[in-house]
Amino acid sequence: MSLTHAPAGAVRQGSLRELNLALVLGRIAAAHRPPSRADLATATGLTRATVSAVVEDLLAGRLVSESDPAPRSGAGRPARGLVLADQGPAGLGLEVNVDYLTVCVVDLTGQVRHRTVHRADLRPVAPADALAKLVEMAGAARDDAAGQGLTLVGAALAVPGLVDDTGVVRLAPNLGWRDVPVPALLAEHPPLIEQVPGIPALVVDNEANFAALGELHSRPPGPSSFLHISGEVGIGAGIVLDGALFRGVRGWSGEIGHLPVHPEGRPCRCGGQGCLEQYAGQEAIVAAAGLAQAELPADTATARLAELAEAGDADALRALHDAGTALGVAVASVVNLLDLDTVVLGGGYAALAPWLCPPLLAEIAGRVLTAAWSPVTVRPSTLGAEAAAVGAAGSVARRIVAQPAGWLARSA
Amino acid sequence: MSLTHAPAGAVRQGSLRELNLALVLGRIAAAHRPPSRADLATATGLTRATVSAVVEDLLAGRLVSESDPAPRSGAGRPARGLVLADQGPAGLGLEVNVDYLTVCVVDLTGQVRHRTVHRADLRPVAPADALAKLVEMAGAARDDAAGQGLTLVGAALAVPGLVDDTGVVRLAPNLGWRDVPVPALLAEHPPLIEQVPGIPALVVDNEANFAALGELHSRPPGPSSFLHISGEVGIGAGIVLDGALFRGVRGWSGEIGHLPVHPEGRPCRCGGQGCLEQYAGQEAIVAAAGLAQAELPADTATARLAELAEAGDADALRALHDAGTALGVAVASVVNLLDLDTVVLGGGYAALAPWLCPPLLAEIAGRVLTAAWSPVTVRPSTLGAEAAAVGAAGSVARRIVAQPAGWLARSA
DNA sequence: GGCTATTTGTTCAGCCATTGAATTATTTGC
DNA sequence: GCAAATAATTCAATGGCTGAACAAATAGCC
Repeated sequence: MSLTHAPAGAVRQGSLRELNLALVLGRIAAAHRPPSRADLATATGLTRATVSAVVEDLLAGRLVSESDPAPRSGAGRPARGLVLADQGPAGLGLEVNVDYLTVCVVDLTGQVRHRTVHRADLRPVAPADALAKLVEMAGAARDDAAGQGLTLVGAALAVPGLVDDTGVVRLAPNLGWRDVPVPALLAEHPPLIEQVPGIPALVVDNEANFAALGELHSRPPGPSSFLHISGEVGIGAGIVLDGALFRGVRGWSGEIGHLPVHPEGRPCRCGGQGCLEQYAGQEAIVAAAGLAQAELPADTATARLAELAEAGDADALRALHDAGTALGVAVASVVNLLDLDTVVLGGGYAALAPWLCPPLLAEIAGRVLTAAWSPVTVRPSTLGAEAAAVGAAGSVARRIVAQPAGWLARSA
Repeated sequence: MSLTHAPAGAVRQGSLRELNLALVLGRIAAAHRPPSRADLATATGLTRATVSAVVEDLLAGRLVSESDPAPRSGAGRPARGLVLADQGPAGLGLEVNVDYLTVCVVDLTGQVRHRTVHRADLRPVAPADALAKLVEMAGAARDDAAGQGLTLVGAALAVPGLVDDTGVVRLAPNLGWRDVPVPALLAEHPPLIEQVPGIPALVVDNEANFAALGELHSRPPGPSSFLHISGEVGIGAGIVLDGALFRGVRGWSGEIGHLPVHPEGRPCRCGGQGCLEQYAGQEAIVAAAGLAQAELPADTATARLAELAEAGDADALRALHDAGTALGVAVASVVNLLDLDTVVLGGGYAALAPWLCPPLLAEIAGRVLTAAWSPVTVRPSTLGAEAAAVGAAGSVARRIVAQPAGWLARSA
């Protein structure tokens, strides 16, 4: 029932071409097999003549290329398949997290063309120094990408915290950051990307949001509306509705970790009581499993839990069951509210999914009003640990696909 | 950060005019004072020449008219102000609820031009008979509207229950409806509206959704993202994001009444435990206030509660405080999840807002992570009891404003 | 009271992108 | 080797926007 939203501004003569460029390129990106110009014409409703003209622009701008193995169909002149170019514009993804820095490059097709991970405890490091290290890594990534024929057109930085709409990190509790003006700090370094009209040079956002975007664009394509839960020290969620990330009025949506699951329960450091994080957060699970709150690095804690559960350790199994139940109460709220039919467990939860899912599904079945008509699917994320960085880089690449006119104007 | 969404389909030559018609008409609708053609040109970015041509089409189609008191500005040729026409297309709103039937007509400007309410206990009435009565009322409404120069171009029916995307009422528990094929039943009656390309003849949806739409389009215009809670026997919510209703994957979003606020609490008729409805539903409040579960009609129960609270009755005050607290836990979940900054209390809650708000706000302050940076506003709805019918009729009228091309093609 | 500055709204030639039909290109099947 | 079939391009026609010039109507000023 969604109304076809018109573009916000005026529709001038040239917008027509812009919109059709985006339409055709989007179809090429979404297709399962390389479509021909004729396929695109029937799919979009445009004339073959128009599609040819549009495709010519896209080819000239190196956004698409003709696939070598022409898709055979039967009699007639063979079609020339069109695919997204694996050379040309690409996105730079950056991530600062508690115990690592990541940089990666993703091309238009969504492939990861470069990745670097630097493991270190970032908590004692000053934000400016962490970002300087990240810029150093990004420089190497840019050079590597250039060698592969890729041009970086935008950067996206994922952080584990709240980011306002100017890119300032207001609060990243587990990192110890507060009011860090990331764009200003990065502006002191020489630019690594080529500015393209319509593509922001830098986007800063929550890691959970970018991880959800990564999931959205992963192959094979999944549903266009889902909830992606990142279980780390904190618990964040990315909400994808109709193929777009929902960021909320101020960009602070998805704070699922502070949904009250036991309103009179344990106090939370957020000031509330009985927040989900106190029952299904990494620290809570580790403590409930009887593991000493030893200096267990964050990234090995989940691995250790999975090991114990695999071995049948009763404490670990009970801890995971209780966490799954708490998670189920929160997820039931979300599903009742938003009527989503897919929940993706990401971050540390991905590896623990076999033990979290059964209690989680039980809660959903008992608490979701519409569960009888519309079953809810819960599955682990297909992406690895650095999903946020890949999602961030991918979001830049997708933006080129969604708005190719700016890039084409540049390269003309 | 929302990407400018391109129209879904192909952008042909004529789409350009369609889009600009919608753009200009939308500006006229959103303006505070009647804008001139020159105002529209600067606001939209179109040329004055284009705006003139577009406005000429709109005037010819009777969608706008020139306002008599020309807005004076200073030196120069006086501008001619443009306003939405109060004659021409209008929307028909219908509502079936537990104890009344309503029909109303809303014009392009959002004004209610006709309204009829028929009070009766609908629970023992067969769906087909209830709808027949509604059609009878709608016939009178159509005649009245025609006398005022209005043409009905679409109908929208609000029901207190779950509706699937074909318009079948899957479940309306308080009404006793189950799998009622409303479109098929209404198709047996002679058509009351004039079919217009692009405007659906009949839309069936949840009352909470339509009530939220009514709030969205009420004057003066409020925020474009908010949560609208309808507190009746059941508790429903309409979620408005960026000026559009969010309906969920299957259209079953907003079931806030079944958010678990005490996961191990009272059993609910939905099969779950500790649902909000068991603590803040009308029946729960009435019972907690010590009012005999006498045959108190639904629509007088809230009035009686407000009376008692006004008089300082301790039991009523405590009942409302507890309900507000439960509501606050649920709302805190929603706000943490969606980062909304406005909550509207509608339906029976509107009259009880003075007593519900304080505990509700206290819970939000304590449980919402971002409360410190972004205060959440809670206010009662400005619309009356039949908000859903008005919202339904208004949604039809808004659709004409959003897609004027269909109407213009007809009247040409 | 008449002149000028100012703003609104319209007219018109030019231009850009899409259209639709005709044309060319390239293969399969008989 | 020819007909049928499918893909892609060419080209005159068309619709709608642009930009600049022009007409209309008022306030302010001497």
